[in-house]
Amino acid sequence: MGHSQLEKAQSRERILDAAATQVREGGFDSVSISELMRAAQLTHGAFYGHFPSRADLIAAALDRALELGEAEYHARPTQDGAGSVKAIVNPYLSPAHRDRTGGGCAIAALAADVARSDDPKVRALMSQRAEIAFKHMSDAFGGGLEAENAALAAWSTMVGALVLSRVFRGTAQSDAILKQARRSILSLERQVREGRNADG
Amino acid sequence: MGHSQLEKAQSRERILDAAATQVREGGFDSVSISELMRAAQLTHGAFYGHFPSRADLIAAALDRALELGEAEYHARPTQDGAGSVKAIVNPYLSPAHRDRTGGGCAIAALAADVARSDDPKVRALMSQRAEIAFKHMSDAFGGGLEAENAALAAWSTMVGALVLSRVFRGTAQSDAILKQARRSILSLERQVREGRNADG
DNA sequence: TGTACATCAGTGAACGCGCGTTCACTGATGTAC
DNA sequence: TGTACATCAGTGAACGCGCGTTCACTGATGTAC
Repeated sequence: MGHSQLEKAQSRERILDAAATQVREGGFDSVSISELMRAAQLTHGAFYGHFPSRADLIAAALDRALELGEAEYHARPTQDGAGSVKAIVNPYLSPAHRDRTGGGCAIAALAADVARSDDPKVRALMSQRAEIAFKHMSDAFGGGLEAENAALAAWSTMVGALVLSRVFRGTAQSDAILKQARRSILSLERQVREGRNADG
Repeated sequence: MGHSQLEKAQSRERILDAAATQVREGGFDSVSISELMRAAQLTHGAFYGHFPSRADLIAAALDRALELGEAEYHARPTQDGAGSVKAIVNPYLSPAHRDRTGGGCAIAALAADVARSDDPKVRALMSQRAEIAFKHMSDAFGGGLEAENAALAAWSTMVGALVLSRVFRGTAQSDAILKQARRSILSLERQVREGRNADG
């Protein structure tokens, strides 16, 4: 075994990435240090060379999962912002995303787990990332107070639809939930745009 | 200890009600048989006189939780259906409901747990109860295809908003999420009504 | 009414198991000379 | 270039603990006569 700082950092990355996937697939309670270390091609004893405790790992894994989900699903920047609500909502509320819980948005996958967590660090991590996600959506809605308001409703719809579609996974209702949620958010966008035009 | 069938049935009810609360507050994994039996004023050994296994208890507790949540939050029947979307949505998306996870809607509290469960019975239980909830909402929207579609979107918004508001619990953003979700659903109702008037 | 027996909900000790965590040790690599 | 030593990421046995589950037993109640 080498002992370069690089190799140790790479081990830590493998642990974190495995944990970020596991946590989204099965929730916080599903993470077992033995299984995790096996997934990272290490033995369980090495864990404490990388993290002080399971609770610290969970917080770090949540942060990594939120980061990965954000990069893939929360923002679709365009030059002028036109059409960008659709550009965020369509991939987010897609069967592909529904079927990729472990690689998908951590807000949808873990909001209930975080809501019931008594670790304030965990709650703060998701709150902060969610605020950034709300901001992306608010920008896609064109900015301003009504865009901020619409972003909160749109995010509620996105999270609820993804979770419900996973409950109904394998049935026609699952696709219908995604479709109607998309439609509802695009209709909300139309209203925000019309409201802005009426005002300006 | 008496051994009347009534007393045994009452014990079972105490176990189930305690489990229905615990499951909504902490998720499936949070249920410990020892703690549960203590809450039901019994010792842990008596558990297997009431349920064949922990998995069976979980399914029964989910069903009970869904039933209790439905009675309290899913339907607000009125004579003519007028205003009943508001009558469902306002209590559902209230700070009181947000702060009562253990006594609230089990769909919102447990959708993520059910989505990741590999017990087909658990998935079927929530799917069936959710369909009933969708039907209540569809009726409140006035019935018909567009009402059914709107009900799916409204339920997505309701579940997502409740879960997100619990993540932000204790902050102003938490109330704002509930408020904007309510507003969005009532706006959706307006559109469904206008669409119907345009058609008829 | 009083005694003997049957029933059975509940008790509590015990089980094997997997968990998170600790720690003495290994052995490959880097450094000193 | 070759040898001796220091470093330290990773190994794997061991720990105490709480879990779900089992089971021989208790003791209050109901029934028979």
